Amino acid sequence: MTSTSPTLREQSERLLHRLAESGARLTPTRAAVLRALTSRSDGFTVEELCGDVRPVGRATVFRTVRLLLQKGLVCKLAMGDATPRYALSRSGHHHHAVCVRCGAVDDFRGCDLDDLVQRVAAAAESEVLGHRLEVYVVCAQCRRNDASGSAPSTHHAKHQKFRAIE
Amino acid sequence: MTSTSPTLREQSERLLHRLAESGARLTPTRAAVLRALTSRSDGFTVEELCGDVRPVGRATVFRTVRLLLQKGLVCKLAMGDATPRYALSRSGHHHHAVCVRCGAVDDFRGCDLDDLVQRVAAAAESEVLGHRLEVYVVCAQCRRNDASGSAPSTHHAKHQKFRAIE
DNA sequence: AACGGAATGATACCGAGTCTCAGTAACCAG
DNA sequence: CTGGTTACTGAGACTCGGTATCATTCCGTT
Ligand SMILES: [Mn+2]
Ligand SMILES: [Mn+2]
Ligand SMILES: [Zn+2]
Ligand SMILES: [Zn+2]
Repeated sequence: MTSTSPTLREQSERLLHRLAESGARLTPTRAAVLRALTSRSDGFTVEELCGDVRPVGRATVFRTVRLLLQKGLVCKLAMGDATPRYALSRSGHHHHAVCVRCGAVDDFRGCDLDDLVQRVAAAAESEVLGHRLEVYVVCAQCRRNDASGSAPSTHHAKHQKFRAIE
Repeated sequence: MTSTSPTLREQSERLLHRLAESGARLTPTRAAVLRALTSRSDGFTVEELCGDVRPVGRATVFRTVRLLLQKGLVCKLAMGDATPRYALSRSGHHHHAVCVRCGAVDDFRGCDLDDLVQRVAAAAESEVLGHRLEVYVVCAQCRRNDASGSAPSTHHAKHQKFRAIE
């Protein structure tokens, strides 16, 4: 009912605490980055984040994102050739569907992928260390925009914002 | 039986022709790059290629690889954070298992992945444009090297050449 | 309050990849 | 073979995402 969604604030608080628990210091700068982060939960580049937390130095934003990545609190999306994007990490092993128009990220899991991966590895007598699956899509929202033929509002993207597909 | 393996020469010839057919000009430089390419079929960075074809300019090597990529003659491997690697493309849709020790690339295909991908997309009402799956492994060869011990440098600290896994 | 290590930010730097532009060389008429 | 059109080449400047340096600040503990 209030202006800003309380869940966002809560979410960044939680992340902040998880950082603190893991030995990192609890600074205003990090709080700011985390707040910006959570309000952009749909996927973002570091450069975009920099814009959101303006007085904070670029290097620091990069460092913070790296830290969050190491702690497993954000996911990195390879995005083919385009600049990498990041998204808040739901916990556990999962994969991503990324909209190449607007950058929205959708997590998914619970796939038979591990079986497949193991079969492949067995065939080659190699040991699996990990795998990565990314699905490139046009999201429901962007499809609707396409269909209605009108100019997208806050939803940028004329056509194909990210060159995620080779 | 001559000195150089005939298959490699044949292979680069074939690629050269496929380029010509698609309207590209047939130049000594490209022939050189393709020869280097085929003798490195296990995966390579552009920089490595540059070393192999030394008098050829760096920009040209990049351009050539880009061209081959567009024509679908080579595959690009994202490799997480490490610099992207390329490999000769077997035709058709497939995925890659990459050894994080030596960079060897193993193609595979014929997976139920498309079903999975479609299911995911349907759930989100989005349209699938494509997907990418990469499996990171220690290949059979590298495992043997590990096992045969006599590790001169004593580290079981598994020395990972590529930071492909986050 | 004081200390020590961690965090910050300005800036220099790095490395992959692209662009520019002038010169060169395939290819295709004629 | 010859000449013209156009693609290709290469040196080098440039872009841009990301990191290293280092002096300064400041968190957290004692
Ligand atoms: Mn995620
Ligand atoms: Mn391939
Ligand atoms: Zn979208
Ligand atoms: Zn290997």
